[in-house]
Amino acid sequence: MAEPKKAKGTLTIYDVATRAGVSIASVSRVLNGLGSSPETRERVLLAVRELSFVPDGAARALSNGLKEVVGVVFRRGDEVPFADEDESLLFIDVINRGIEVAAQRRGFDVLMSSVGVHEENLGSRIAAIAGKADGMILHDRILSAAGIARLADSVPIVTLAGTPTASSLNVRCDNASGIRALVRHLVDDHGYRSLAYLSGHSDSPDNKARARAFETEAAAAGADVRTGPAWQGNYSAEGAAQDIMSQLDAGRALPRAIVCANDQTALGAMHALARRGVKVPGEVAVTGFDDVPVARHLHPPLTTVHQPIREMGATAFEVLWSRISAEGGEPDVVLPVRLMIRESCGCAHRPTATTISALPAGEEA
Amino acid sequence: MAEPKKAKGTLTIYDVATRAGVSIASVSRVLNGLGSSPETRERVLLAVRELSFVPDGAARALSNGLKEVVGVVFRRGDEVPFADEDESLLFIDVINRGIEVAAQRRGFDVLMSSVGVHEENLGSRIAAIAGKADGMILHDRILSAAGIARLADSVPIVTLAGTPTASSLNVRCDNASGIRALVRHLVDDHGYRSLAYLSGHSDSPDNKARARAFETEAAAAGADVRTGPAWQGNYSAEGAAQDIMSQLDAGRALPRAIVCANDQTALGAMHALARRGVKVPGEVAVTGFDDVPVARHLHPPLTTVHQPIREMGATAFEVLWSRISAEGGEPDVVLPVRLMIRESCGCAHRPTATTISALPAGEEA
DNA sequence: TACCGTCCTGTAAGCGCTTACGGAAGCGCT
DNA sequence: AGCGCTTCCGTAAGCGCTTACAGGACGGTA
Repeated sequence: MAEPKKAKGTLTIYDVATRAGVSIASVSRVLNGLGSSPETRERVLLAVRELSFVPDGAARALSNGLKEVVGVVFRRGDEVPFADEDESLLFIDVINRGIEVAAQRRGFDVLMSSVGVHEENLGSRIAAIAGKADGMILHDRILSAAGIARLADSVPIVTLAGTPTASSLNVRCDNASGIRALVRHLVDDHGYRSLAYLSGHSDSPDNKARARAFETEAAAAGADVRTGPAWQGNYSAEGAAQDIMSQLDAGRALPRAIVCANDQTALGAMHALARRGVKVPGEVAVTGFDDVPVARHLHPPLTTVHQPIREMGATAFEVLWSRISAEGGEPDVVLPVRLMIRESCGCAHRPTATTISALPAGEEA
Repeated sequence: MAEPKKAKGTLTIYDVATRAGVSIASVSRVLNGLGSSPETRERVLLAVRELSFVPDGAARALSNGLKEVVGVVFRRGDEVPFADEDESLLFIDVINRGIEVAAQRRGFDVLMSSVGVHEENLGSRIAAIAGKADGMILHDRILSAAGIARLADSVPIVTLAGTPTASSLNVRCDNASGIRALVRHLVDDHGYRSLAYLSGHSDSPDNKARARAFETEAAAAGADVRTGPAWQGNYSAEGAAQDIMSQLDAGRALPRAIVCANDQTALGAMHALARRGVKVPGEVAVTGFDDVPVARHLHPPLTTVHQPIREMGATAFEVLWSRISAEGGEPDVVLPVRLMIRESCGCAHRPTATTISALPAGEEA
């Protein structure tokens, strides 16, 4: 009767050592590619293969102080359970994939965790993840500055599209340049005199930066700027559509051009305008921000600002990694954006891209 | 001069114990909600808060044999670097989100890892993940049966849309019922006499099951079935479009209805047909499988088989969890599907859904 | 032959936690 | 007062690895 090694017994390095007739230290050395004679090496590898041994990550991590895991936290779209899912997955997921690919290159794996908008015990959820990781990447609007500060003395933190703090790093794109180029194009090239910024979440740093740049630049260009609560959106197509609808219903005149906080917003705005028979860009021009893949397939194709989404994720990881491995890490990486002139601004069919800023990007994906 | 506790020193349970004036055992007990006097409890929690202590996951895992991490491996679309990304993200990501939500309910986190199509050292990559997790969920076409068997004696495994093995569990949807209902609808309700199945990857168990069910049911219904290499697709819109194009170019007559392996394929087929001026469903009916969100927005809206995508993910986790925590776990969970009759089959505008099978689903998301 | 340097190996300590075990303290009872 | 019971606590072992350290084998040199 072949007796099972140790019943439910998990295979350990001791089993491998016994089978190979060497000490556990030798097994460990072989597994980690440190010095060992070819002879020993062979015997260990054979034993590992025969037993199909997989070293325990927790024990490794405990022993050498590196889990090779990075936690990523992002917001789950609780608000919209099923609708629109096609699009809403996009932006965050592309970033996440960028993170993942970069992490793999360093032998790290990624602990993905989404949180609901009003999660009951956000703090402990995130702390639990932090305990399982060597560092964290936090998407937009996950934790307050205070929350970040608290977490930061447990693990290194990189925020995405946030603001760097004394204890955390940040990666974002060059919102100001993008908006400036856009406004200049609308005012200088097209001669539009009245503009509005249809905003995103008011607590989003990206949105704030875009709004500020918009106001500054539009004022500098001498354009008439429409503002007020009517232009408060929330990054969603839904919200934007409702905004536009209610303004139209109220009989208010629209500006000549609407600069939307992101592509989703632009999409919603264009839908609403189309539904009401307002011609885009003939009567009202509309622009986006992000350049998600669908942007170019809209009718008319959306003029927008291209963000290197995948690279943002990859860069976030690289920055975090350099902090983890060497206490280094650029505190505030700004990635360049590109104005994508298509047709929703009023331009004729003319596929082109203009590079606006070229600050040093952390790494290319 | 305020001396820093221990320089780079990570905070441990000892620091908390010292600060609270209790033993580490008491700290541990409080942290895990075991018996302790209110007095002790308060002091410990206070110390934890003051130090913003986060227990080390690796040490916990090592000590109590549970990492509370599940690994998920899926295929990255290397083939299509940027195109089409909007859609291709969809299916897998929805499943993953289902997994994640279910995992959170049990205090687990998810280690997400994508692999390239021809990854150099797939085995070791996956082994590394296995070492960091309590169990693994593998998407379609990740590992061979042998690979699964080898991995399975390290950690419990659940495959998605695969086949259960002696050592692994599986979650899939009821392909056969879905295809049967579809074929019956096309033949019985519409009276189509010639059908073809535009297949997916030939090594996908889902595809094989669908193909088999299609042939069986179509034969049983006495329909004329077109087969051959011309009908070999690969789940992508691209592939499907090319298939159709080349058949048309070769002057071959199309069947009255094309049953596509998935919605993507149907989408590609419909595009190609439209491009060639073939009317859908007037001349050729087209159906899909999956019911991704865009399906209902196609022109004409796509008749397809609805899979509970999110639930598949959630169920996969639940099955895995019951294996991890109790050696239980249903070996082959089959989730019910629903025929979604829309218009691409030839039906008039008539929004309706028919439940086909109602096998026990693991859990609702 | 004696000695030193190099290379490989095994022994054992320790990573930060959980938990079995036994002791101490408090209670109610005889 | 003495007993047993319960409740809480601290001590220490151990989870599966990595790695500092020291010992052994070997080869080359004086």
